[in-house]
Amino acid sequence: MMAKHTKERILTVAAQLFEEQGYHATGVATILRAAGVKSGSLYHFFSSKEDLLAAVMQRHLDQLRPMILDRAVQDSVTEDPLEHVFSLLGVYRRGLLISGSTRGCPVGNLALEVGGAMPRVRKLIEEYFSVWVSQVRDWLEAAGDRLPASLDRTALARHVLAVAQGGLMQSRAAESIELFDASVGSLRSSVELLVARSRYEAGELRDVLVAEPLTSDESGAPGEDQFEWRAW
Amino acid sequence: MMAKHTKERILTVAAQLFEEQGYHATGVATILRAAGVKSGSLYHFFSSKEDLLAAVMQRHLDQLRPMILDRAVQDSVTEDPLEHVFSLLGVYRRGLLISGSTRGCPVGNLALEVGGAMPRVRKLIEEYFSVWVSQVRDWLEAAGDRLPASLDRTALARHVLAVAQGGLMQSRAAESIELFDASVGSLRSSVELLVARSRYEAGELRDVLVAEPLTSDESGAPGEDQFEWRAW
DNA sequence: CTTGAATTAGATTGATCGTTCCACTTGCCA
DNA sequence: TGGCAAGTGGAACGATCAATCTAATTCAAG
Repeated sequence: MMAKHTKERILTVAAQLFEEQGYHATGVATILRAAGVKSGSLYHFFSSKEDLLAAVMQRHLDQLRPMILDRAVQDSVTEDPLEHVFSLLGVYRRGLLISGSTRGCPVGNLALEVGGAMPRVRKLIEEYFSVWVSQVRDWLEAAGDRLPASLDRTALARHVLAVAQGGLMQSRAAESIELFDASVGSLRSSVELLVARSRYEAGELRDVLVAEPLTSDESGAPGEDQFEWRAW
Repeated sequence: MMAKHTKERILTVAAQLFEEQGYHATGVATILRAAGVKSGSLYHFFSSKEDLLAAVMQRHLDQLRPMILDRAVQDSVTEDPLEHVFSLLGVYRRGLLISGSTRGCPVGNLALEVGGAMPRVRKLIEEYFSVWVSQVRDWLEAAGDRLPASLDRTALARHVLAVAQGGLMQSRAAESIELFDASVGSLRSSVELLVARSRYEAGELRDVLVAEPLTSDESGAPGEDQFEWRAW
């Protein structure tokens, strides 16, 4: 009797190995050994290694909302949709921290590796990014007139994804989280400036210089790594 | 008699193949065939496939300044250092265009693929990004008080790199240049807003709403793709 | 020309690649 | 309990992998 269903165990192990080593660098034999499974089982559930990769990507897509997007909302200390955006980036930052800045976004990594080949996989990556961006856009739209009316919410959402992926890439290359923080920090400043400008437009703000932080973190005792993370 | 020195031809072909297919997906036999060379020659100049990759990365590093950074300055229609930043992004955009949105930054792609393995290669990637960011930071610093004094130039430079890499990744995943443009467009808006804020601080600007474009493109006839590229 | 090193040709290595095939066991429904 | 499909174990396949080796060739200096 197995701890988990074989298919599920193969998927979990393959996802982890693909993320750590990449797709081409991970041999089928390695997957079989790590999952404690013989090739007959693997090829019973998956027609090929590429098919396995597609299944892994589908899994990532299925888990995007419950494990990433919804979690970002839960992690937010306020219900400010703008904070949800940065809370989402915080989810990735946490993964970066616990892995020693070696783990990034598995989908982003594979996006660049498999590139044009394997159209089926590329479609899944495309949809993954699409869902990601749509959620961020919804949050931005939920911010209403706190952002300038003329602002293109979709473009900014794509911008946020770019900052996230690019920041993860830099931190992984230098094995330092500072680069991710710097990129995200600049993004936060930009958004804060947009909010200030919007308030200025509305006549609420006399002096545009006093761009206030998005979240009023008046609690004098910042929790664990919260301090470092906020210290932009 | 060979058209080019064997070593140089191997490097060129390998760089192209690594960029198109990735490192692990490119077999040595493929490189040999494409370069019209036998294995004896390759292993005379390079001790291993990994050594060849390191040489390719070194080449990218050597060509970063003359082929990318300096070229961005040449492409700029003005001497505004802030425009140089976006001209640099334009260099990558051009590569994206001529390849049908399949080619990005070769260094960025390999950065995510080889990841932690091959420390020698990782060091080169790290240095590549470091030089890149330093140049952008210098441009930002050259902008002087056109940017707010409190602005962290290094952080913003890293932010620019993140936007570039993340934008390239999205465009490659969706095989559409729109996503790159959206990310860069938001970046441009942010920088324009920073400039406006700086002018406001200096008392030059009465109304912060009239954030002017960075480049005064008063010519009514935008060149070829210049129009599309500027149409954010 | 001679000489010796630099370079190239090309067959060949053992290892590993992804995949197939078939015998076997297990679980489930009749 | 019989039967049949689902699932598993494990040997084996041809192809390709990166890398090695020696012999042949080219090249430059004396």
